[in-house]
Amino acid sequence: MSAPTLTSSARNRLLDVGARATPAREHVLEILLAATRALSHQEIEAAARKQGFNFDRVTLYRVLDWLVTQQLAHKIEGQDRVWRFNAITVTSTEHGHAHFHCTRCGQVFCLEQLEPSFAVTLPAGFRFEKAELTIQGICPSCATD
Amino acid sequence: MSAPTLTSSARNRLLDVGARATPAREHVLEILLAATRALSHQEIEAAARKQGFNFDRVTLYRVLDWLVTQQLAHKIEGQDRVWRFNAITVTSTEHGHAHFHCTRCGQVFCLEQLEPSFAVTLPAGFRFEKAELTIQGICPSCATD
DNA sequence: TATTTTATGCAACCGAGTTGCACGTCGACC
DNA sequence: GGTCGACGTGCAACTCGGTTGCATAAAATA
Ligand SMILES: [Mn+2]
Ligand SMILES: [Mn+2]
Ligand SMILES: [Zn+2]
Ligand SMILES: [Zn+2]
Repeated sequence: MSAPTLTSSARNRLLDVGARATPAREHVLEILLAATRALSHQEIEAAARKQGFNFDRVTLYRVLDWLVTQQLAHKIEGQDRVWRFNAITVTSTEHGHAHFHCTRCGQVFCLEQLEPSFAVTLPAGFRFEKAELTIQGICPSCATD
Repeated sequence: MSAPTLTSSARNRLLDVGARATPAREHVLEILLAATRALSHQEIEAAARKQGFNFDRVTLYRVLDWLVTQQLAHKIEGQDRVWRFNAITVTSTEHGHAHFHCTRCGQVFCLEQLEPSFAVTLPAGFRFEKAELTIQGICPSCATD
């Protein structure tokens, strides 16, 4: 049960966690691994349909939740009340959860490379668990229009 | 049309922006001003009902939106797909939008005092607009239980 | 007062996510 | 291989936060 590497396929990642590699799980994880940004439920559904794989909405929600509990994906909440998911790779496992939300097209990008260093001193009595930093702005493809 | 100060009443703030000071607006703004944290639609509705003032859900949504456009309140999105609002005071107008979300009771606190200084270098092509920093953890009242 | 503007109430709607339950499928065990 | 239990999937109905359209009420303006 070695840690999944960047090169391991969706199927191998699933087997690595000692779980059933069902078609739904494989397809979803593949889509997430291929994506360059965090994908919403709708985007994942569309991507799956485009490659001829179709399944129920609910199944997708359950697969995504399951991937999160297995630490194969992580889930972020956007400004638009929509959850987005991206696959966790060795380089992203411990990232500082900095995300970029394009205010024009709504796409969400994970900013894995930059470790967000923020200086926050909480008022007395507050116990820190984790921080989430979201940058809003215009994404490259929207900026060139 | 002077800038509203910390001591001005809800009514005065409304008149300051040259708007109708309707009962709904007054009550909602009063509730927001009295709160020590950001309030959800439900919390505001409950607070209003408790002081004998009742109105339609939709009216509340519209009043809150209006307060935001008038820069009398600001709106934040929590991890629970719920919007929360708090009154803008002179000290909070230009705050850096740092918020604390209690993972146990769900309450959201504005961390006005601390200017969240984060060093983020966006990848090429991304245009910065604003940053939002949310700290998750346990709030004082939950921590003592 | 009459006219126009703006706020409120009500009902129906929307979209993301959830729940319950029946059915299918897989793996384990005999 | 056949039987069983565990688990994954599909379907329908539901929840919940938030919106929209439209009729009515209440201010502002004249
Ligand atoms: Mn991420
Ligand atoms: Mn705030
Ligand atoms: Zn964009
Ligand atoms: Zn708490």
